[in-house]
Amino acid sequence: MVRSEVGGLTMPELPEVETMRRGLEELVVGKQIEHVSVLWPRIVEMDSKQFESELVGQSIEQVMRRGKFLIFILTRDALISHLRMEGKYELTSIQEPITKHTHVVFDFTDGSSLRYMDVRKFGRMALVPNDEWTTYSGITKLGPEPTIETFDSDDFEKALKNYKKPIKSVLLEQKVVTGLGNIYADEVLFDSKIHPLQPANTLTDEETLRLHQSIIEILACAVEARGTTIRTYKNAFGENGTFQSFLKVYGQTGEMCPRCGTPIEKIKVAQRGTHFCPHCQVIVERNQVNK
DNA sequence: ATTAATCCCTGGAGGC
DNA sequence: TGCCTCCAGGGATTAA
Repeated sequence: MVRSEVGGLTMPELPEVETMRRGLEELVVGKQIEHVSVLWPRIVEMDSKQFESELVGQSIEQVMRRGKFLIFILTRDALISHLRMEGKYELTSIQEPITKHTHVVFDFTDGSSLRYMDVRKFGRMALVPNDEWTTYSGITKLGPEPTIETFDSDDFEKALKNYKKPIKSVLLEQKVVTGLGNIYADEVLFDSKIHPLQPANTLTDEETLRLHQSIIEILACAVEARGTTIRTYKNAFGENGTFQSFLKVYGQTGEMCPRCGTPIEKIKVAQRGTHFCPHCQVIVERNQVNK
C-alpha cells in the first residue's frame, strides 16, 4: 500500500487543518475501527485504555473542522483532535512498522491503519458523544469562523474594545476570531498595515475594517492554496501546500518589504516570534476608542 | 475581569 | 566529532 501522509508541515493553522480535513475525508470516511493503540497516554485527555476500547467497532462517518480542531464523527462518539505544533496523520498498512514519533494508531478492519505522529507531543485528542462535540471545552470558547457569513465586522469592532493588550495577542487567542496562528497573524497585520503591538482597543474603525477584510481574504486564499508548506511533504494526492510563496513578512526577517523596500524586522510578542515592516506598520499613540 | 507567566516536548542551532 | 545549553511555540493552567 502507498503511504499517504496528510500534513507534514509545521504549525498547522486553519488553512493547513482544512487541507488535512479534506485529505482525511477522502481517505478514512467509511472505515471501521478494529483496534487502537495509544503509545503516549498524555496525548489523550482521558484514560488511554478506555479511549482505546471505546473506539473499537465504531466507523468514521464524517471529518469536520472547527477553528484548528479536527472532528471525526464516529458511529457513537466524536474524536476531537488538535494538532498544535507538529501533529499529522498518515494512512498506511497495518503491517507498516511504528515509527519513532507515532503516538496513536487506529487500525481499520480493511487492513489499513491511521497513524497520529507528533514530534513534540503537544497535540491532544478527546472523545465525547458525537452530538455533544460543540460543547467540548476547547471548542465552546472559540470565536467565529473567519468567513463572510460567520465573521461580523460590527461584532469584531466591539470585541476588540475589551482588550488593552497587543492586537497580535488577541488574534492568537482564538476568542474573537478563530483560525489564525503565528504565521497568518503576522500576514494579516502586515496586509492591513497595523503594528502587532498596537493595543487592540486603540484600533480605529477603519483599521478594524481593514483587518477584518484581511483575515477573511488571506485565510480563504491560503485554503485555496492548500496551506503553507514549510518542509516538503506529499499528501494523499501528491500535492503540496503552495501558500509559502505568498508570505510577505513571516520568516522574511531582513528581507525587503514588498510594499516599500524597508527591511522586515522580527520582535517578540506574547512569547511568539513576530515579523513586521517598521515603515508600513507603525504604532500610533491614541487614547482608547470609545466603547 | 484581564493579562502575564509557566508548562509541556524535542530537534536543531550555536558554543567550545 | 561530540557534548552541553538554549529555545521555539498553541493553548491549558496558574498566578498576579
